[in-house]
Amino acid sequence: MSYTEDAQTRLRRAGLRLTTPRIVIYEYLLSHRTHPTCDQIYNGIRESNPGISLASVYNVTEKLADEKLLIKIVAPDGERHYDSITEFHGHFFCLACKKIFDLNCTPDLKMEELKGAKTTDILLSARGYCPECVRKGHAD
Amino acid sequence: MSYTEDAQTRLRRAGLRLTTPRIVIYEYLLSHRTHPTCDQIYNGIRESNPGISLASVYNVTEKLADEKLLIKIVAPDGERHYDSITEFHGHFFCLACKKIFDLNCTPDLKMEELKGAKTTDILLSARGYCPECVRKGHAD
DNA sequence: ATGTTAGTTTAGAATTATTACAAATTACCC
DNA sequence: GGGTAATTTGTAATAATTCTAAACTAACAT
Repeated sequence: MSYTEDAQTRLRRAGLRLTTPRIVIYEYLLSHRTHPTCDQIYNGIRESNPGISLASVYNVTEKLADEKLLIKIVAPDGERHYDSITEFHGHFFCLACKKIFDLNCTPDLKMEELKGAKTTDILLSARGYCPECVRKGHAD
Repeated sequence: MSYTEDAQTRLRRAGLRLTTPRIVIYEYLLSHRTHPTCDQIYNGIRESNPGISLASVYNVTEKLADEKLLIKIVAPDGERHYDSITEFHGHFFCLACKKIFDLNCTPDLKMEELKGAKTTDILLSARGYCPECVRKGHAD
């Protein structure tokens, strides 16, 4: 019977101090699987927590990513997004509706040329038009 | 007997006007497989072509990428790099020496969840420590 | 409970990368 | 060679992220 831990439990287990910005931002990311940017997180928590600064969103997300509680994903256009699902998966970025979709794929790097390298993380991003946007004729 | 076309031929074939910035920048990218950023290209051509502006490097690389003469690759830290090899391949970014290595892999997106989507391009980036840096003890 | 302290947050300034703009220039077609 | 639309240039503007120093606070020890 598995039980999804809440933000506070996860933070505590990672040995992090429980501060309001960390709890609020992490809870936001755990409950919104939209892969938001720092700015989007900031705007998403603003009404309920006007005291949390944008700088803290940057600080907290970076810290949580360092501690592997989040992953940072970089879109093909360079925007940085955060995701609370830390197991490897790819992402599909729709050029029309701008939504980001998870891809349940496993990467095969074929690193024969780089024998002996030590890989820390992998980013797999595809870009294009999602099925709904294709249907609506938004693909070109 | 295949013969690698020069920058001018490729530009002409793509229907682009032959301008000095385009020729110089494209030649630079064809002969330097270091995956440079716009700023690195600008500094690389500066001595020989002091008249070419940084704005032109941005304009030209974007235009050539639109015309599929180059690909734009986004590093896991968000930096934008350009590569004159346009066939799909992945990249490995060494965290220690900052070099970028090509990976001859093919992606397998497993897009069952996104049946009907139209994919325009794929970015596969791994991060870690290259064999030489591992050997030198730069990995952590 | 209270004090101490190191870690964290805040607001704003600074930095950096990229884009926008308008004037000057230039490649290409005739 | 001349006309014209595309391109380049230099600079200004924008946007995203990082830096900084002062204020605050969670966690621990008392």
